[in-house]
Amino acid sequence: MTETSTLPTVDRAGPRQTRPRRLVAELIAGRTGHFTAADLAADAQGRGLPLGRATIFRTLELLLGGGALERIDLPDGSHAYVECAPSHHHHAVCSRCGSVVDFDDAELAAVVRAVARRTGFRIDSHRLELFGLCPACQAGERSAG
Amino acid sequence: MTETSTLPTVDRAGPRQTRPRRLVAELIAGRTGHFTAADLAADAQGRGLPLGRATIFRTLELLLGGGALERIDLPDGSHAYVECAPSHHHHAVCSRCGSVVDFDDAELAAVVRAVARRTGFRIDSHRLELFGLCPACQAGERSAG
DNA sequence: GGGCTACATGAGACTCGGTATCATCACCGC
DNA sequence: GCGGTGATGATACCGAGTCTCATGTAGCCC
Repeated sequence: MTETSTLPTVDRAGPRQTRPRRLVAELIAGRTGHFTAADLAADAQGRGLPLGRATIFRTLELLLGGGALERIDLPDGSHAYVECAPSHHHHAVCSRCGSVVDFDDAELAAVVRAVARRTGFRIDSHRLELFGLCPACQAGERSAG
Repeated sequence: MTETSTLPTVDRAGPRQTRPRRLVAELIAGRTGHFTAADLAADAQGRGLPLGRATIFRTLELLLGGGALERIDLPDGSHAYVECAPSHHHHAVCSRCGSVVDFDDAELAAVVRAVARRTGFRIDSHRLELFGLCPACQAGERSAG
């Protein structure tokens, strides 16, 4: 390994503030509901922004790691990303417009405990996702027939 | 469309019983815990069985449709398949040995109702997956230190 | 049992989300 | 402003899954 004991400028700060990262953050802020990396790439191309695919994936990973973003699994098995608070919570996803709302899992904890007791499993993590129609899309459905 | 009103031999029965499909069923039966399509392909190749990749995917899809199999999303975002009963239920997945146990969602229904009330969403479907250690792997962890 | 036909197969090309590589660029602490 | 290090992006690559199409075969009818 031959490692020097005095690291010159390593570990001085968090991730760098770069133009591409700001662009990705802007694109995400300009979206509503969930989105994929491909969506962001298309947005960037549509707006003529110079943004590599790899950079988009890396920035998404960074945001995932920081908790500002979460990955959700849609019913069809594909992945999408949503902006959210860094605390532990779950998502309800509108299957029509893609909007997402967070909710906490106070009641869910009881379910998890019950399952753990019944199965003998030691539950370390869990994932709950709800799919349906948001209030706006329900209203649209009613008025549209 | 030019469709003939008398379909000659269509719709006479369910899916055919073929050798490749029996092979896939055998491979699945010979597994414990969750598995991927690639696992089955490797099994088949290892046992010198002639089985196309496309056929494996098609047979998995068939079994998914029939409810004999379910797809789960692992914490790392990858997909796997598990054998299970066709009734609605959820899975607890051992993150060490991959074994899976089913549990029903009697208590979960209350959680879903509460979220629907609070968010205004009309919840049509949901997914809950628990990850942790099965009893056997907990015992192994304790005895191994 | 034989023939027939629609369904199933499998090789391989393709798509798509995501990762690895690597030469070049630019942030930012000094 | 300099310098070093982390970031970028073009591109190749990977793995899961789908599509195509010529060929094979299950299984119904006789």
